[in-house]
Amino acid sequence: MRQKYYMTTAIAYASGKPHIGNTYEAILSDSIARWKRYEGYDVYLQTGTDEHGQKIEEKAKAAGVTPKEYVDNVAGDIKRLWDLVGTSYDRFIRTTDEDHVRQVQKIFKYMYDKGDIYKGYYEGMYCVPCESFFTPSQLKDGKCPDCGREVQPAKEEAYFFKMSKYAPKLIDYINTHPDFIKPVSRKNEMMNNFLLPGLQDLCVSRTSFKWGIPVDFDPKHVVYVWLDALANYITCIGYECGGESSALFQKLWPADLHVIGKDIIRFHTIYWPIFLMSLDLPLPKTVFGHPWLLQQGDKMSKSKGNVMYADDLCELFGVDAVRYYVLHEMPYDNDGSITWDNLIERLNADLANTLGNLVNRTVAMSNKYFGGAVRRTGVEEPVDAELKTVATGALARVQKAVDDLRIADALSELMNLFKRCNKYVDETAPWVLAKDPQMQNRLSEVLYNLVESISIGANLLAPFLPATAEKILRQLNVEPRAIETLETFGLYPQGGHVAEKPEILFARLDPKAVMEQVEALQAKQKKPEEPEQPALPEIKDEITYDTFEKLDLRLAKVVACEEVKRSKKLLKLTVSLGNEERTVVSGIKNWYKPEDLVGKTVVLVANLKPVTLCGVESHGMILCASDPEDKELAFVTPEKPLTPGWVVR
RNA sequence: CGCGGGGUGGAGCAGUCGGUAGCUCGUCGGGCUCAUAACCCGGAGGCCGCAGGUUCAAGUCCUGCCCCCGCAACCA
Repeated sequence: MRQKYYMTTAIAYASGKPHIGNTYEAILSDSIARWKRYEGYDVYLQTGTDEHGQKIEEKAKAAGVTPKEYVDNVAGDIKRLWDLVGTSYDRFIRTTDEDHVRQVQKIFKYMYDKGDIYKGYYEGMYCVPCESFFTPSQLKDGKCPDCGREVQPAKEEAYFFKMSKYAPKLIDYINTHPDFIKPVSRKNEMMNNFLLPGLQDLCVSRTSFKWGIPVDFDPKHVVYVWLDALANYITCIGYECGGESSALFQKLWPADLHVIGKDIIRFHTIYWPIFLMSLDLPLPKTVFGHPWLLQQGDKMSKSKGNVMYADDLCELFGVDAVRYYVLHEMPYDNDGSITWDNLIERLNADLANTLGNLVNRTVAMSNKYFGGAVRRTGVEEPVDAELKTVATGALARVQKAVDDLRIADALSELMNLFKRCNKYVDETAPWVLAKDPQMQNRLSEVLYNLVESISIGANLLAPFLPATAEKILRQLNVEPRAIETLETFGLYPQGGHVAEKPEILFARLDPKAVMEQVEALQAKQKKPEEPEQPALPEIKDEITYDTFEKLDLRLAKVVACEEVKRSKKLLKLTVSLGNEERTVVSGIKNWYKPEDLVGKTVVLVANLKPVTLCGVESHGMILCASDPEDKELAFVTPEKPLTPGWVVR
């Protein structure tokens, strides 16, 4: 029986259309899955969408639809993109799927009954109209960061998970299973930052919003989204909490590989294993936190109209080109980057020039010299040996790279093989052989070696660029080969015929022409987003003069100013109010240098309760005006020199 | 001294156990003509962030410092 291999992507959060960086994970996982299948594993690839949570509830409300309608739409988008790039998943789960919901409720109950989840109180500042809790640090001006209204200290009933109970066991597991967290650098991060300092119990229920899985025995609570989301890895394959799980589950669990983004490693290497321990289930073998694909220079943002989406990219370049780029440009533990220039350059250099042209010239020569017939004659030369070594050694090198989850290296290995083929063409100069009737057999052997090498390369390429591999094999007119035959040189059928006419695999891209298309695309993308941009905040609720009168605004002269060390935004100002001096901290480092401020007269909120920011006590607040995005900011100063201390009203 | 990542030819990156600093693109020159102006070969271009230290030997190990990027914390 074939050995099983269960792997998953993280499920995508269904709050909006995923950009190419998100789609990368699906492509990466798919490539690994296809490779493992090729190696002979019985692979099950799981992906899907995470559809609950406050953010989605809010987005749906803003869009004027129900949360379910909202996520149906987005999940459709995500699935479409995953399908487009060729993700060969076995199940696309949605956390709103009925079987998932039911199991999550059972799991919650099970943990509760076991005593791992207990009811407690979540303490914080509560905003009644918003029905939201905030920690003191989340507050804005001591008020609700959402609506700006007063908050009050409050306790909310909530369920907590006893993380600490399992922490020692987890630490031990991580230490004894070096493959559990990859890359290892992440392991240290988890240990040093979270596990060793001591785990806090985790709040695993919410009452502040409704869009989630209700706790069935206490329905005003919904299950914390992460407990909900993580459980998908077992619910999707038929885990039955407290009962008989499906045969599929028994076969597949524990997972062999979770492919996730580096930002959610904490959830997958701390909370998830602990939840599993609570359920008495074995832990996954490997959690791979892959880096991010970033767009350089400019951050991707909708308002700039420069977000790259998989569907646009595929339309411009083709699915395999996109797959190639993201797989190849992603280093193992550093973030990769994607830019239009790099994209075009990479595709031209590797796919069009090295690979496409190689296939093209080989097929063309076979036709030109032998009417397409490929025959091995045994007329060998020393120069053949190296080509054969590279071709037959490729499997082992690619295999090693994939085992190490270094997919970029695997592709580089394949490119090296194709480059070696191009070099071989040069070394053997078939067009010279063609002129010499004595050399016909040698020429035939040379072309055979090329066809065979390319054929080996194409088989190895298939998991990464399935459509391209298929096209190559079709041009060479051979069936895909079993993986174990790839270390044997000379299995291309004797006397086979290649296609009559070479087909262009990847056309060379003209940077100028592509950029024109890109600009058209960006213009299209930008348009509907336009109204979002200026959006001044609405005028706040009406207040009475009494309220206004409570403010004590004073003119203050800056007498000294310095940066607050260790802070990014803060300046520490010493201001004079005429009869007193005080220290005020202000978050304006981005706009002013300390020396610019000394001598200026500004407006100070003089009776604001002091707070400590980055270790410095601030007695008041300086009035500034800024645009909605805080790009520009300026002080409010008196129109002619006035005496510090005077009242502003 | 909050946590972490990083500074290597013009650009993007690799560099494991310390042992001649490599790859892709670009650039310059040459070769070739089967092929998608492609392919092959060669050259130029590096105080490997700075300063110390260990060593026969340091991009690599140790110490200090500078700069950049995430996250965290604060824009009272």
